[in-house]
Amino acid sequence: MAKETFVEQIADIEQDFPQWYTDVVLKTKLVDYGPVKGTMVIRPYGYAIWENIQKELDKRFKAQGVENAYFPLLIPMSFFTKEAEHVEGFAPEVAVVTVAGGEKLAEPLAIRPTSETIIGTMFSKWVQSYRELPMKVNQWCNVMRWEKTTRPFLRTSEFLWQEGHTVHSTAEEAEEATMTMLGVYKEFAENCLAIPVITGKKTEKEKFAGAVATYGMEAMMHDGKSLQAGTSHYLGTNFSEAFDIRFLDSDGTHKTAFTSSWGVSTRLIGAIIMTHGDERGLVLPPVVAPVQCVIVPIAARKGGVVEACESLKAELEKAGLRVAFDNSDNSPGWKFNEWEMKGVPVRIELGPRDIEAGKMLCARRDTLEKGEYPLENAVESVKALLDEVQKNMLEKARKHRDSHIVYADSMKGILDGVEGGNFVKAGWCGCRACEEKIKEETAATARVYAEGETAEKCAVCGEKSKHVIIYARAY
RNA sequence: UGAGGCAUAGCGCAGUUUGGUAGCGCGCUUGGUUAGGGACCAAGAGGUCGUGGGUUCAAGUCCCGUUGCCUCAACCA
Repeated sequence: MAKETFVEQIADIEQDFPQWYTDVVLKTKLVDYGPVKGTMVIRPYGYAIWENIQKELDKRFKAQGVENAYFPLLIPMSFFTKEAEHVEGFAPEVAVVTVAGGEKLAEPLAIRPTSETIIGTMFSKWVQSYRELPMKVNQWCNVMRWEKTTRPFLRTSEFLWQEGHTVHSTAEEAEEATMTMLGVYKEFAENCLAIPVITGKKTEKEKFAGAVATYGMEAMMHDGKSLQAGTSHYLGTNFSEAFDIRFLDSDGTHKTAFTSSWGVSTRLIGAIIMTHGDERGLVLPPVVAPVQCVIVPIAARKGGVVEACESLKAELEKAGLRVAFDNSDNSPGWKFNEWEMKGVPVRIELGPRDIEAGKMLCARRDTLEKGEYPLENAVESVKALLDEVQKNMLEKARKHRDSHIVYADSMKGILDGVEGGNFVKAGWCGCRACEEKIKEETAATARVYAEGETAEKCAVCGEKSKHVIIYARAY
């Protein structure tokens, strides 16, 4: 029976979490494997989550004066070679088109792994005067990176994302934009996805190829591993020099501009699943859930039940809620499990007994609690319940994370910490050798600098500590 | 690229040791009974056994080749 298989797989949650994850993703019909290795076909239910993420982010981008635009999928290889670090970093994972129209191309075309190079090229044409700055554009698109090992949503060869790119007349302003967008991501992750994140600067080793500084937001999955959920890069003049993005300043001289870029991807959907998912399947935060509330009829053939469900659905939809009415002829128990697996935040059970009493039974997905509410104020009750679920999910995730942050002052301490499923804060002398030694011995990487914290000495070499680093094993 | 494994119905698998009518569970279709936590009965549909060759009266099964996929290692903002 399907359920037994599912539960058996769930039982492996601690040992083999990614397998559990993959099974849930496939069973809930979010995606299928794609025909090309490492790609996925996003089904309507999964794509609806993405659309809601887009909607919420676009609102926030607009508030920052960012406009949406679109740039080509294919980028001449020569564009990549203009920024040395960038090409070196991305070369191993770029897919290249060499033949088109039946003929070998004079210049190979890269399928974009990210668009700094093509957008930089366009910025150089667009930017003339300081009056046009800052310039802020964002594009929603697909990118391709030829990864060796892949997992649905977390690492796929092709994925959907948004990449924002800004141009500024001063370094300070570009740096500020980098930090502002990082803040937008953090607020979005916490308020919309109910995922608490730690933001901070990345080490030289972990930074974006071609950036002056990379800032990331790291989320703790419930096995204690970290997922890089978004990044914001301060690019300084690295790309504007390579692509000749210059402007005429108010003092009449030509100056090189400063740029930033920032992005989040469909990996966020993976973050939601791995942060909130439980042994029954998905748990989706109400703000981005494709279906916020499902109505399950009981004894649907009895007179008046279907009609009552339909009128309740209409009432809730009128109030702007995303509602489903499951009138299939599966048994109620089957429906309960099905919709729970799909992560719908609130389920309403409506049967003859309830209709007679003027009540409805609401079950919330996050705690699985059931409660009776009057049918009369259904909209208010459901809305309040959704808000409550959203808040509780964030709190629950935050508590889990905060109770899994530990300090260490030795290599063994770091190893024990990450093996116990924790984020480990430890002092670092700042040298590359110590950072690499930790990765070698513990399989943990430096996720971000812990801002404003200090330590006595480096956990590896014992020299004076310059920074505190948050170490974790990562997806 | 190194090591190991897998390929049989939509999905998951058995059958290969010892060659002899193509099987099971789930799902699907039809009809009926059910319904407050994955219901039940009955009847059905569905197969070039990854692929090419060989051995044999006879190959899913044995032999040789080949292709694809998976796991680990490596690689990976």
